[in-house]
Amino acid sequence: MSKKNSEPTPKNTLGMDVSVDCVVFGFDNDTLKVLLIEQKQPDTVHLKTQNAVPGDLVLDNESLDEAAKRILQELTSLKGIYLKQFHAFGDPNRVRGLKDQQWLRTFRVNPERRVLTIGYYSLVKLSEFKPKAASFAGKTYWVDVYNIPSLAFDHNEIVHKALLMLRHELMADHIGFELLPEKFTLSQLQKLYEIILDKKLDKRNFRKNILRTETVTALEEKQQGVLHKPAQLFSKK
Amino acid sequence: MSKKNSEPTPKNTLGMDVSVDCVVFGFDNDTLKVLLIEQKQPDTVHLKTQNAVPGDLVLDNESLDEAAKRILQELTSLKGIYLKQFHAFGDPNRVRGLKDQQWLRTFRVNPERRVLTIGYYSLVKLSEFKPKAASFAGKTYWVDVYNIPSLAFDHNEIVHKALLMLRHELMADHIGFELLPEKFTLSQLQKLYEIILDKKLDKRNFRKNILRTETVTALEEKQQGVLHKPAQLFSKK
DNA sequence: TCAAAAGTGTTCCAATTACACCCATGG
DNA sequence: CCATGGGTGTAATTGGAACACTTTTGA
Repeated sequence: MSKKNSEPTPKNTLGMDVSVDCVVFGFDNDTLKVLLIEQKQPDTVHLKTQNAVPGDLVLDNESLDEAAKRILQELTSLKGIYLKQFHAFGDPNRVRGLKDQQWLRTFRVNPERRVLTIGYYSLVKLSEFKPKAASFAGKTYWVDVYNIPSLAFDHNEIVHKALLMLRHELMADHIGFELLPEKFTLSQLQKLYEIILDKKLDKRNFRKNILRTETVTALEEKQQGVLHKPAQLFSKK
Repeated sequence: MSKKNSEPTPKNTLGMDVSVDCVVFGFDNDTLKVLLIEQKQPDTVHLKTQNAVPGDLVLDNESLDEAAKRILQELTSLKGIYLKQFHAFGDPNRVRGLKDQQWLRTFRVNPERRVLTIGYYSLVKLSEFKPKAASFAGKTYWVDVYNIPSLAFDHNEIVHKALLMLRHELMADHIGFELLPEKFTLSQLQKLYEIILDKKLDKRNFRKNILRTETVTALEEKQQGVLHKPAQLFSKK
């Protein structure tokens, strides 16, 4: 717009790096968690470690969905995990912060190259999740989604937007059980909804609603070993 | 996944081209239209012309939203047009069709480079739309969204997904008036909804609903020069 | 006076909300 | 027998769906 045509328009002849970042949600019966990684460290020098959402460059011949699946499978051995693309983040300066420069210079073939990222979010059953060493990550850990530390790049914004999208989809498609074990009680499910939506729900109304949607089905089985009336167990239909 | 580590993982060291494609919707009181362009032609040889949705590579230092805005402004001089990012299309073979190879070899600095595109859709008031010559396009024209010819690349899929997203957002956010002139009647608005949603609506219920949402406001003005009872005019609130 | 679209209300049913007590179990 | 969470119903309100006739204008 502001360029005069004395200079040719700056076509992006260098290309861009394209990455996929996965906001992995997990639920521990009390808090909604997001999986963070420590950015991997060079073997030689020591960088100030930063936290980030797991992500990696998209490989040649790999679709975006495949890249997201790969990233998830490098972190755990789970299959069939819920994954959804939710937004592309393409600010030209999104990796230009001082805090991110050294890491890029260490790990990227072309550290000056612009990086576009496609955001996915993913729902995993925390009970079954066993972290694995991933090529792109150091240690991994879970943090409360309502208490996220300062992250690398624009990852705080990415997590925030993922949460908004998750709320939307929870209401529309009732995908909550993806975050719970195979067998769960309606109280667990309700608590999950309350924490994701960040508001209290009425027990009787919640049950009526969930049962009407027919996304879950009652098992012929009850909770065991609890110090109160054991609850009916449900699983996804 | 299937790679053994005898070969290094094929990192995308070439980078990708990143483009933005805009599905521009317009409404002519009868049909919902999509703006297509003829792919631009080289001055020398003559290619079989293909149709496509307007789009262009994202420039250096340009965000995705800015690129989408620029593409739209190169096609028309309208400002303040409704624009929304809706999906990233990243299949590694999305531009590998035979039909697209010659065009890429003619117009791209790196025709072999993988191209990722970010899909936007846009709502314009057809009444105010005056096409302009755009750097990336030959002729432009409008076609019925329910009768789209075969397009370049994966643009048929892009248009289809844009329509699904538009339907969603029309119901949720009542953005329909973005496709109508400043002043419109409720019958026009209803017809627009019917065509986008592809189903008939009840007149009385439609009016009750729209007025309850308070997204439109009645003007002190009526239709003129119609051969029936003139309708109340409305504008967006 | 006719044709054409504008405009308007009511009834019925389904969904949403608010609300409080008894029950089954383990310790 | 007590503490803990599990489990249940009803009434009031609100929103959605179905449905048909009268009005205003220009020709």
